Amino acid sequence: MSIYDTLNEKQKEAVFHTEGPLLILAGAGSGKTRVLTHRIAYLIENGINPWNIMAITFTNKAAGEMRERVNNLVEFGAESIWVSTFHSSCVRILRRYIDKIGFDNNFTIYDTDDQKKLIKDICKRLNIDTKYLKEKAVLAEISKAKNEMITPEDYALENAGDFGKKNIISVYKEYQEQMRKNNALDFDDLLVKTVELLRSNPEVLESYQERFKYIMVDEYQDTNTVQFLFIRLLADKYKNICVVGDDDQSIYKFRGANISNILDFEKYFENTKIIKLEQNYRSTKMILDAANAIISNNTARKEKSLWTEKDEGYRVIFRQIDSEYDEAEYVADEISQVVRKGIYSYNQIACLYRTNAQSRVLEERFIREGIPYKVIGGQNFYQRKEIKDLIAYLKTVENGRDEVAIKRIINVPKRGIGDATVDKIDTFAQANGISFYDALKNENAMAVIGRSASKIKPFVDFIQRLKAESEVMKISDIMEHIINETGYVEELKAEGTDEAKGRIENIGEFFSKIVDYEEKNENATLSGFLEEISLIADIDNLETENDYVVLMTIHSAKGLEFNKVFLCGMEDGLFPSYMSIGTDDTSEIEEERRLCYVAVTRAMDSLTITSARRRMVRGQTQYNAVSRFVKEIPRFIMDANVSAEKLSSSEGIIKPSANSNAKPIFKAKAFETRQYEVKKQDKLEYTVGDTVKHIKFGVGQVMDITEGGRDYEVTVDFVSAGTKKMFASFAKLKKM
DNA sequence: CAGCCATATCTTTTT
DNA sequence: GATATGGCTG
Repeated sequence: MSIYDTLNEKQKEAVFHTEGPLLILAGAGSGKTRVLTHRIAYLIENGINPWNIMAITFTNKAAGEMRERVNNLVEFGAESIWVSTFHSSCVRILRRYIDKIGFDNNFTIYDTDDQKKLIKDICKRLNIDTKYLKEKAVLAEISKAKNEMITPEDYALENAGDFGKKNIISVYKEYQEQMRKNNALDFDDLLVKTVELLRSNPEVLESYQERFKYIMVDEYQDTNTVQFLFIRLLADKYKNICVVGDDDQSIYKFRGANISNILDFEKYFENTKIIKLEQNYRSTKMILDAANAIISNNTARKEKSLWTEKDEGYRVIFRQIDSEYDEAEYVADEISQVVRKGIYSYNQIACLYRTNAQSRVLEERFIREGIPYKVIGGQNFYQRKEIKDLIAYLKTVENGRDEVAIKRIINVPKRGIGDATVDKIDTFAQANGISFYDALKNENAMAVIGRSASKIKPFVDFIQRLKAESEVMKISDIMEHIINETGYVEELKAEGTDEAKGRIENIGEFFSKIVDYEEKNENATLSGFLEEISLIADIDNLETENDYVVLMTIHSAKGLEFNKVFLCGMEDGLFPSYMSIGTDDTSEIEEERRLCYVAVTRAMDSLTITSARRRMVRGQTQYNAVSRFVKEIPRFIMDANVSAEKLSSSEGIIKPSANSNAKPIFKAKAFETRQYEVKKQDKLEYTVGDTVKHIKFGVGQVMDITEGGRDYEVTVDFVSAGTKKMFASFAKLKKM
């Protein structure tokens, strides 16, 4: 008996195919993590040095789990496998070699917030009105370019004729220059600079090619162009690259994920072996059927058919409820009930939704009913104001060139150094070609500033002192020093509000995280700590052994599974998002549908879908129709509180009263899906009284046929399954 | 320069 | 509804 006996034939094939390029098309719940871990174990068993194995996962959590699972399979060596995310891998490489391309190895990492601040500064300097050109839009454009490995120069050339992009061209150029000056990298840069480094330094590239003789990439469908270039460079020498993905679960196009990475894999890597994993081990038949029905509406996909040996299970429950508050109440009641009955424990249940904003109402209800829960995502702990302020101090100590960090804290807490002064220093620094921090130390600069110069001196002295201390002191001691000297917590205490109290608590938590880091790492460094917290994802903190219900977006739920899943807010306009409905571009709606597919396939044995007739969005009441995705689920595998007619037409929606100023955001036309025309057969091949055969329920007699909204509804009395009502187009009844 | 009030914009998803 | 920004005043 070997550890591989539990694998199915296809899985074994994937595990034993160790040499050369391998593409595993793994459907949802088909055991791809099992394949990856067993494959690693197999490699090690066959004499491959764990040191030579690299596995790239989507989150740090997945990386940790993979290491643990490999650890359970092999005797030793699991700890020396390189398992991490793309971003962490790149940071590790860059920390070592980035000086070769003109950065300091102690570079800092900018999050979106920092990026925005920098962009704003640049626009101000370039006299670009951010009213007309939003920072967010610029940022998105720059990110898009970087994901495609387009430099500012290339970008300028490509868009030379486009007047509308003139400003973006100059901001992008200036942005990159400023990042270099600040010795900072953003998330995209981590990838871009690594590829740049590997391309321009053959000896570095070769050392990594030799190191990573066997490479595995999980969630491959969500890689973007730079990420692909990165792994292609690494795999170029030995070509032992194994990627696992599912085009139906590609949900990160908005972040630059390039689906052609999976569709064209074979073109880049000659002699690619392709293995499809189509047996699902996770979900019941009903849930799988629902998922398959939904995803089959997409046109751009590789055809595959997931199947399961599991039981039929329960039908998918659908409830349309009046408002989001009632929805929350329903979900909370259901949870309380199943837990009370002992059917599930809290940690077997998840609530998934499209947007982070939806968590609030659920949370309020859960608190009322005493349901333990944890929200994943939304605002990250490290993005909170007070935490970012303290991090900015640490960043300033670590990398004096980080302008965004210094500007953030120069007047926090208030030191009498206002915007005007900052501007003057900025101008001086620009004119004299020195950094902002150096300008602060420059006497000539202080002469220009006049009055508030006296305020700057103590600040600079303070930072200098901290810098000196950082050479010898622990991070926690420095932090303590910062908090005491700035009076940050004192100030909050004086405020006395609940909000301030919350902030103080957060600071306390931040402090314990520092201590925690110091305890876990023997050679704890400030830069190491900063790096860790900048790459941490909220999902990494999910501890499955704790007994709480998890609330998160579907994006965050990728790769996870739960016994019972609540899919909330299934309304047209919310999910699919109104952003994807308005456009002619069907690829947007198809991405939403894939997202829905991901959501449904998270459920192992119970799935409940809810939608609200009325919902507050941005302070306005919206009246939305049931999500089109719900309508794509065959009626006979659904247990709905809404009739077929109402589901398939707009009848289920409350019309806003005449004196209400709230308007439905969609015109009636939006509900009348075109599928109505396409799907409804002109004529059925059977009629009342005929004997028909159904694929699941067997033989029966047609009792009744009624014209539903978009389809015929057929009532059949089955010999063994009893009387069932179903849609003709889904039922696929055959006349006997 | 800081504090206060009015307003605008936001929400799709994240490493 | 909540938060960030901008303008105004002391």
